[in-house]
Amino acid sequence: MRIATWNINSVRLRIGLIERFIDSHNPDVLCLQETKTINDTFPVKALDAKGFKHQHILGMKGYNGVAILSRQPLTNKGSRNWQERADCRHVFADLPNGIEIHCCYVPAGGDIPDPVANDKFAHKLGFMDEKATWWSNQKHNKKPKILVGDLNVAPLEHDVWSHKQMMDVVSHTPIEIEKFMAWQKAHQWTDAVRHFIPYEQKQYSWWSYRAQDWKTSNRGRRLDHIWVTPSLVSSLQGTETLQEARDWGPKPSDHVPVMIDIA
DNA sequence: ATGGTAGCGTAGCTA
Repeated sequence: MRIATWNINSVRLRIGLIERFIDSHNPDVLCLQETKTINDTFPVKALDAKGFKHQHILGMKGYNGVAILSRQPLTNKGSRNWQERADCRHVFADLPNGIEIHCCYVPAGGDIPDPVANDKFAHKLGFMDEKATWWSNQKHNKKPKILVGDLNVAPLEHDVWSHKQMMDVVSHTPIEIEKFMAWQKAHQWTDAVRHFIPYEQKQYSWWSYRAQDWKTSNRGRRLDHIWVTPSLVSSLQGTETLQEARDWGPKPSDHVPVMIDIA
Protein backbone atom coordinates (compact mmCIF):
# COMPACT_ATOMS: atom_id res chain seq x y z
CA MET A 1 0.00 0.00 0.00
CA ARG A 2 1.30 3.41 -0.97
CA ILE A 3 0.46 6.36 1.30
CA ALA A 4 1.16 9.91 0.10
CA THR A 5 0.94 13.33 1.71
CA TRP A 6 1.05 16.65 -0.14
CA ASN A 7 0.48 20.25 0.90
CA ILE A 8 -1.23 21.24 -2.34
CA ASN A 9 -1.76 24.98 -1.63
CA SER A 10 -5.23 25.12 -3.25
CA VAL A 11 -6.80 21.88 -4.42
CA ARG A 12 -8.95 23.70 -6.99
CA LEU A 13 -6.04 25.48 -8.64
CA ARG A 14 -3.89 22.35 -8.74
CA ILE A 15 -6.32 19.49 -9.44
CA GLY A 16 -4.38 18.91 -12.69
CA LEU A 17 -1.16 18.34 -10.75
CA ILE A 18 -2.94 15.92 -8.43
CA GLU A 19 -4.19 13.95 -11.44
CA ARG A 20 -0.66 13.89 -12.84
CA PHE A 21 0.67 12.60 -9.52
CA ILE A 22 -1.99 9.89 -9.31
CA ASP A 23 -1.20 8.76 -12.86
CA SER A 24 2.56 8.68 -12.31
CA HIS A 25 2.77 7.31 -8.77
CA ASN A 26 -0.48 5.45 -8.16
CA PRO A 27 -1.01 6.09 -4.44
CA ASP A 28 -3.66 4.10 -2.57
CA VAL A 29 -4.25 6.87 -0.06
CA LEU A 30 -3.56 10.55 -0.75
CA CYS A 31 -3.67 13.04 2.10
CA LEU A 32 -3.82 16.74 1.25
CA GLN A 33 -3.28 19.90 3.29
CA GLU A 34 -4.03 23.55 2.49
CA THR A 35 -6.92 22.63 0.24
CA LYS A 36 -8.20 26.20 0.77
CA THR A 37 -11.83 25.56 -0.10
CA ILE A 38 -15.15 24.76 1.51
CA ASN A 39 -16.38 21.19 0.95
CA ASP A 40 -19.04 22.30 -1.56
CA THR A 41 -16.40 23.38 -4.08
CA PHE A 42 -13.90 20.56 -3.47
CA PRO A 43 -13.17 18.68 -6.76
CA VAL A 44 -14.94 15.50 -5.60
CA LYS A 45 -15.90 14.32 -9.09
CA ALA A 46 -12.45 14.66 -10.63
CA LEU A 47 -10.90 12.59 -7.84
CA ASP A 48 -13.73 10.06 -7.96
CA ALA A 49 -12.98 9.64 -11.68
CA LYS A 50 -9.35 8.88 -10.80
CA GLY A 51 -10.45 6.04 -8.52
CA PHE A 52 -10.56 7.89 -5.24
CA LYS A 53 -14.19 7.16 -4.49
CA HIS A 54 -13.75 7.46 -0.74
CA GLN A 55 -13.09 10.99 0.41
CA HIS A 56 -12.99 12.50 3.86
CA ILE A 57 -12.73 16.26 3.34
CA LEU A 58 -12.77 19.12 5.81
CA GLY A 59 -12.39 22.60 4.39
CA MET A 60 -13.10 26.25 5.08
CA LYS A 61 -13.13 29.41 3.01
CA GLY A 62 -9.70 30.54 1.88
CA TYR A 63 -7.43 28.95 4.49
CA ASN A 64 -6.16 25.58 5.71
CA GLY A 65 -8.26 22.52 4.88
CA VAL A 66 -7.34 18.82 4.96
CA ALA A 67 -8.51 15.70 3.12
CA ILE A 68 -7.98 11.94 3.08
CA LEU A 69 -8.63 10.44 -0.38
CA SER A 70 -8.72 6.65 -0.68
CA ARG A 71 -9.28 3.94 -3.28
CA GLN A 72 -10.63 1.70 -0.50
CA PRO A 73 -13.46 2.51 1.91
CA LEU A 74 -12.91 4.79 4.87
CA THR A 75 -14.76 4.12 8.11
CA ASN A 76 -14.96 5.85 11.50
CA LYS A 77 -14.32 9.18 9.80
CA GLY A 78 -13.64 12.00 12.23
CA SER A 79 -11.97 15.32 12.82
CA ARG A 80 -10.65 17.26 15.78
CA ASN A 81 -10.21 20.90 16.71
CA TRP A 82 -7.02 22.14 18.38
CA GLN A 83 -6.43 25.23 20.51
CA GLU A 84 -10.22 25.74 20.48
CA ARG A 85 -10.27 26.70 16.81
CA ALA A 86 -12.45 25.05 14.19
CA ASP A 87 -9.86 25.71 11.49
CA CYS A 88 -9.81 22.41 9.58
CA ARG A 89 -6.37 21.06 10.48
CA HIS A 90 -6.98 17.40 11.36
CA VAL A 91 -9.03 14.55 9.89
CA PHE A 92 -8.75 10.83 10.52
CA ALA A 93 -10.32 7.57 9.39
CA ASP A 94 -9.85 3.79 9.40
CA LEU A 95 -8.66 1.83 6.37
CA PRO A 96 -10.01 -1.68 5.61
CA ASN A 97 -6.72 -3.22 6.82
CA GLY A 98 -7.36 -1.84 10.30
CA ILE A 99 -4.88 1.04 10.10
CA GLU A 100 -6.06 4.37 11.49
CA ILE A 101 -4.78 7.25 9.37
CA HIS A 102 -4.44 10.86 10.51
CA CYS A 103 -3.93 13.86 8.22
CA CYS A 104 -2.63 16.96 10.01
CA TYR A 105 -1.77 20.54 9.17
CA VAL A 106 0.22 22.30 11.90
CA PRO A 107 0.09 26.14 12.00
CA ALA A 108 3.08 27.77 10.33
CA GLY A 109 3.66 30.12 13.26
CA GLY A 110 4.40 33.47 11.62
CA ASP A 111 7.81 35.07 11.22
CA ILE A 112 8.98 36.07 14.71
CA PRO A 113 10.13 33.11 16.87
CA ASP A 114 8.90 34.65 20.11
CA PRO A 115 5.59 33.57 21.69
CA VAL A 116 5.25 36.90 23.52
CA ALA A 117 5.78 39.13 20.50
CA ASN A 118 4.01 36.80 18.03
CA ASP A 119 0.58 35.29 18.74
CA LYS A 120 0.92 32.92 15.79
CA PHE A 121 4.10 31.41 17.24
CA ALA A 122 2.42 31.01 20.63
CA HIS A 123 -0.48 29.28 18.88
CA LYS A 124 1.89 26.87 17.12
CA LEU A 125 3.65 25.95 20.38
CA GLY A 126 0.33 25.48 22.16
CA PHE A 127 -0.91 23.37 19.27
CA MET A 128 2.04 20.98 19.59
CA ASP A 129 1.72 20.86 23.39
CA GLU A 130 -1.92 19.88 23.00
CA LYS A 131 -0.98 17.25 20.41
CA ALA A 132 1.54 15.70 22.81
CA THR A 133 -0.95 15.58 25.66
CA TRP A 134 -3.74 14.18 23.52
CA TRP A 135 -1.59 11.48 21.92
CA SER A 136 -0.18 10.53 25.29
CA ASN A 137 -3.75 9.93 26.43
CA GLN A 138 -4.40 7.71 23.38
CA LYS A 139 -2.06 4.97 24.61
CA HIS A 140 -4.99 2.64 25.26
CA ASN A 141 -5.78 2.77 21.53
CA LYS A 142 -3.63 -0.09 20.25
CA LYS A 143 -4.69 0.13 16.61
CA PRO A 144 -1.79 0.50 14.16
CA LYS A 145 -1.68 4.11 13.00
CA ILE A 146 -0.13 6.36 10.39
CA LEU A 147 0.10 10.11 10.90
CA VAL A 148 0.95 12.30 7.91
CA GLY A 149 0.93 15.93 7.01
CA ASP A 150 2.55 19.31 6.80
CA LEU A 151 3.78 19.54 10.38
CA ASN A 152 5.61 22.82 9.68
CA VAL A 153 8.69 21.77 11.68
CA ALA A 154 11.99 20.57 10.20
CA PRO A 155 13.32 18.79 13.29
CA LEU A 156 16.72 17.38 12.33
CA GLU A 157 20.02 19.02 11.45
CA HIS A 158 19.82 17.84 7.86
CA ASP A 159 16.12 18.61 7.43
CA VAL A 160 17.23 22.20 6.66
CA TRP A 161 19.81 23.65 4.30
CA SER A 162 21.76 25.25 7.17
CA HIS A 163 21.19 24.14 10.74
CA LYS A 164 23.24 27.07 12.05
CA GLN A 165 21.47 29.75 10.03
CA MET A 166 18.02 28.28 10.64
CA MET A 167 18.17 28.04 14.44
CA ASP A 168 16.29 31.34 14.85
CA VAL A 169 13.98 30.82 11.89
CA VAL A 170 10.45 29.59 12.62
CA SER A 171 10.23 25.86 11.74
CA HIS A 172 13.70 24.99 13.09
CA THR A 173 13.96 26.78 16.46
CA PRO A 174 14.96 24.70 19.52
CA ILE A 175 11.63 25.29 21.29
CA GLU A 176 9.63 24.06 18.29
CA ILE A 177 11.86 21.01 17.89
CA GLU A 178 11.52 20.23 21.60
CA LYS A 179 7.72 20.28 21.37
CA PHE A 180 7.70 18.38 18.09
CA MET A 181 9.87 15.61 19.56
CA ALA A 182 7.72 15.47 22.72
CA TRP A 183 4.65 14.94 20.52
CA GLN A 184 6.45 12.23 18.55
CA LYS A 185 7.54 10.50 21.75
CA ALA A 186 4.06 10.75 23.30
CA HIS A 187 2.71 7.95 21.11
CA GLN A 188 5.97 6.21 20.19
CA TRP A 189 5.75 7.53 16.65
CA THR A 190 8.52 6.52 14.26
CA ASP A 191 9.64 8.87 11.48
CA ALA A 192 9.04 6.59 8.49
CA VAL A 193 11.01 8.74 6.05
CA ARG A 194 14.17 8.94 8.17
CA HIS A 195 13.79 5.19 8.72
CA PHE A 196 15.19 4.92 5.20
CA ILE A 197 17.10 8.18 4.64
CA PRO A 198 20.39 8.42 6.59
CA TYR A 199 20.58 11.17 9.22
CA GLU A 200 23.52 12.84 7.43
CA GLN A 201 21.70 13.13 4.11
CA LYS A 202 19.90 16.40 3.34
CA GLN A 203 16.19 15.80 2.75
CA TYR A 204 13.61 18.50 1.97
CA SER A 205 9.93 18.57 1.03
CA TRP A 206 9.41 22.36 0.70
CA TRP A 207 11.20 25.16 -1.12
CA SER A 208 10.06 28.80 -0.83
CA TYR A 209 8.31 30.55 -3.68
CA ARG A 210 10.49 33.57 -2.89
CA ALA A 211 13.74 32.11 -4.17
CA GLN A 212 14.70 33.24 -7.65
CA ASP A 213 15.69 29.67 -8.50
CA TRP A 214 14.59 27.14 -5.90
CA LYS A 215 16.68 24.32 -7.34
CA THR A 216 19.94 26.25 -7.62
CA SER A 217 19.72 27.88 -4.19
CA ASN A 218 18.25 24.63 -2.76
CA ARG A 219 17.37 26.23 0.56
CA GLY A 220 14.73 23.65 1.39
CA ARG A 221 13.17 22.30 4.55
CA ARG A 222 11.61 18.94 5.44
CA LEU A 223 8.25 20.11 6.74
CA ASP A 224 6.10 17.20 5.49
CA HIS A 225 6.20 14.00 7.51
CA ILE A 226 4.94 10.43 7.72
CA TRP A 227 4.94 8.74 11.10
CA VAL A 228 3.93 5.18 12.00
CA THR A 229 3.32 3.35 15.27
CA PRO A 230 5.83 0.65 16.35
CA SER A 231 4.03 -2.43 15.04
CA LEU A 232 4.11 -1.03 11.49
CA VAL A 233 7.84 -0.32 11.35
CA SER A 234 8.76 -3.83 10.19
CA SER A 235 6.21 -3.54 7.36
CA LEU A 236 7.75 -0.38 5.88
CA GLN A 237 9.08 -1.06 2.39
CA GLY A 238 10.40 2.28 1.17
CA THR A 239 9.93 6.01 0.83
CA GLU A 240 10.02 8.57 -1.93
CA THR A 241 9.96 12.37 -1.95
CA LEU A 242 9.02 13.65 -5.39
CA GLN A 243 11.35 16.63 -5.69
CA GLU A 244 10.63 17.00 -9.43
CA ALA A 245 7.04 18.03 -8.60
CA ARG A 246 8.41 21.37 -7.38
CA ASP A 247 8.72 22.21 -11.09
CA TRP A 248 5.37 20.82 -12.22
CA GLY A 249 3.44 23.39 -14.18
CA PRO A 250 1.88 25.57 -14.89
CA LYS A 251 1.94 26.55 -11.20
CA PRO A 252 3.68 24.20 -8.75
CA SER A 253 2.92 23.91 -5.05
CA ASP A 254 5.81 25.00 -2.82
CA HIS A 255 5.59 21.52 -1.21
CA VAL A 256 6.18 18.17 -2.97
CA PRO A 257 4.54 14.79 -2.34
CA VAL A 258 6.09 12.51 0.29
CA MET A 259 5.29 8.79 0.10
CA ILE A 260 5.81 5.53 1.93
CA ASP A 261 5.14 1.99 0.80
CA ILE A 262 3.96 -0.39 3.49
CA ALA A 263 3.18 -4.10 3.24
C1' DA B 1 19.34 43.93 7.09
C1' DT B 2 16.18 43.55 3.54
C1' DG B 3 12.96 41.82 0.31
C1' DG B 4 11.70 38.40 -2.27
C1' DT B 5 6.35 35.03 -4.22
C1' DA B 6 1.81 32.86 -3.90
C1' DG B 7 -3.58 31.93 -3.00
C1' DC B 8 -7.99 33.55 -1.79
C1' DG B 9 -10.93 36.88 -3.26
C1' DT B 10 -10.87 41.45 -4.31
C1' DA B 11 -8.34 44.02 1.13
C1' DG B 12 -5.55 42.09 3.73
C1' DC B 13 -4.38 37.93 5.89
C1' DT B 14 -1.67 33.72 5.86
C1' DA B 15 2.01 31.10 4.31
